[in-house]
Amino acid sequence: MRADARRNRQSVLDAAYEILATEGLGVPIDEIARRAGVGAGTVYRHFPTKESLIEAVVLNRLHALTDKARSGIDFAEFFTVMVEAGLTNRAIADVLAGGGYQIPADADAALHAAFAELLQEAQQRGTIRPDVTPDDIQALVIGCVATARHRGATALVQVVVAGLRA
Amino acid sequence: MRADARRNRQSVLDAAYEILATEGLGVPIDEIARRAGVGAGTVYRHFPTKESLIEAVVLNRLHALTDKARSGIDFAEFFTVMVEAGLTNRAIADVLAGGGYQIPADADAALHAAFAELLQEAQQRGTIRPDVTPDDIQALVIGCVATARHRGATALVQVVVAGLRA
DNA sequence: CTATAATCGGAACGGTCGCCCCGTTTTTGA
DNA sequence: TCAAAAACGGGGCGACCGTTCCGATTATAG
Repeated sequence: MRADARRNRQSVLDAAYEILATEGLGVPIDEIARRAGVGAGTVYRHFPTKESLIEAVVLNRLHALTDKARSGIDFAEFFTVMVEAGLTNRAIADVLAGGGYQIPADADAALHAAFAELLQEAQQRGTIRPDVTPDDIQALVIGCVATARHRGATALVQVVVAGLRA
Repeated sequence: MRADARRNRQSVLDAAYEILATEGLGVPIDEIARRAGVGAGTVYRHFPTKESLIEAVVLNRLHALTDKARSGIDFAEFFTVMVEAGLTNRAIADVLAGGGYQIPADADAALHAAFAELLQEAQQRGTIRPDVTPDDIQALVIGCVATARHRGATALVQVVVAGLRA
């Protein structure tokens, strides 16, 4: 791979990460290209479709979240970490909410499984009510991100966490 | 006003109400026109802009909700009514979430005020925690609609309502 | 019944966006 | 250095959508 190609590829990734985080998945490819200092054609040579670029940018964020879930963190803490991730990074919020683009099933499943493990642990310890399922939690995260976006802060997440206690 | 014009106007309103409720604000005007059995030009003669059509359709829904809030209903009950309104009617959910189109400030303010009254009442009676504001409630409604949409039901709203109790 | 004016429908316009094409530039290895 | 190969960039295509335009149609007053 030629040196300039590798350099441009990285520029596109950096620009895409930055803009997708602040603007969400709706941002035009041309804007990412402009920010990266390349033409739109260059973006499409490195990433054959907009979806593939989004995937490349979002995947390691999801992996980082999965790692965080496996780092001995508490369920309630990780819940707020997820909401903060969605609040900080609009692209994350959009993919969690299933907004148009799909993420590889395995990455989604890994995050889901890690989160489910934390939930089950907390339920066995008796700190979280036993009648909520992992899918419920995912839906609540999405809702909390929507809530937090409209208040510009995550303070209200504590209301939901309080409602989750046993 | 000519008879056919009045008839077409009503057809457009009916079709728009139906499609906007199921598809949300993103539906093209052409589709509403087709469903109403008229041309797109006819829609635009009666409603100069897409926003004005949406406004005409959504406004009386919001007024109905405001009336419901003033009908002696309980705060927690009305909270679930609002979420159900957003779940049943995508257009309502979209405007509540501020999705692109704006609603006249007075209708929004009336609903907001009625909801705030219910909240204050419940807080004085000691059933709802005193540290949440009316704006918090609106944000929580939006979040609950997002949650409910991803689970296809409003059962999880009870988690949030539980978290709201004093 | 007919003239007039209101109304109609759908083709057309302008703007946006994802994606492709291709003449031009740049890298690279011999 | 230089020629082949790789990469570049931006104009252009097709699709979608809100909105406008205008020739054809239809309701209604006299």
